[in-house]
Amino acid sequence: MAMPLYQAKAEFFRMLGHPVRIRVLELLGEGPKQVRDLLADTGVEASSLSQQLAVLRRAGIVTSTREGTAVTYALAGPDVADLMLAARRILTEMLAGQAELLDELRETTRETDTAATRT
Amino acid sequence: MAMPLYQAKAEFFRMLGHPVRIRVLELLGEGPKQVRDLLADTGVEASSLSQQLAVLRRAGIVTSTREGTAVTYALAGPDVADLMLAARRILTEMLAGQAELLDELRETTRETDTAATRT
DNA sequence: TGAGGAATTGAAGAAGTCTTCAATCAGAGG
DNA sequence: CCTCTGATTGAAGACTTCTTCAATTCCTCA
Repeated sequence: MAMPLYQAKAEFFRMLGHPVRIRVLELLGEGPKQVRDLLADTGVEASSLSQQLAVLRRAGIVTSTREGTAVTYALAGPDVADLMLAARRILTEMLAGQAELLDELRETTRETDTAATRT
Repeated sequence: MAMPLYQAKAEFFRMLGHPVRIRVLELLGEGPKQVRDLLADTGVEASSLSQQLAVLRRAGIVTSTREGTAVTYALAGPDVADLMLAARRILTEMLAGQAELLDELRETTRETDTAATRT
């Protein structure tokens, strides 16, 4: 097993690095959902969604249960919901921070417009 | 600009999804570091490290300043350090959770060893 | 000015990930 | 049993990302 922690982390983040997977995790944050609902809410093609759900399942971050012909997905644990919250908070902060940075940049570049192509 | 938030998030996580980048961010969490130090601490090849640093720079999550012949990198803001802390905490929790799951699984599978190839 | 070290860049091939299509599985109901 | 619907799987091709090598930039010091 002996895998360095930073590699586990990298894999974990890579696992999160897809729009559909993020959306699904956020939707599941509201509570368990059937595949039909995820399909409707995300608007992606069925097989494409299934592929991404499989990725999440393999990562052990969601669970699926079948009830008759319908399959319900849920977050595997409370940690995952925490993670999604943390991610949202941090991302929003960071994007806000970047917006400010952009503003600053735009102001300061006026004087150096001609001189600096390198930033 | 109008990019959906979940896509921004996905890109952000994808940006984090590489062992060397994670390591660098964690090292920079301790404070600014020169490239020479990052090279020594990570043990990767110079040009490979540079490539990953470039990714982090493009994402605006680290900054670089040149002092003579040496280049120093630092986290672009306190949010990033927060993120790394959150990530460590969550990841450790999740891995712990998975270890427990694994234990449970091992116990419960004893009875069903022969029957179940599917998990 | 030129030799030399530190860091970055560019580009090519290998390796991995996404999307899509057809095929398959699992249950419900005629 | 057959077929229909919901969901999943497998596989091929397009597309990204990684690694590595050579080339380049930027600075220092003689």
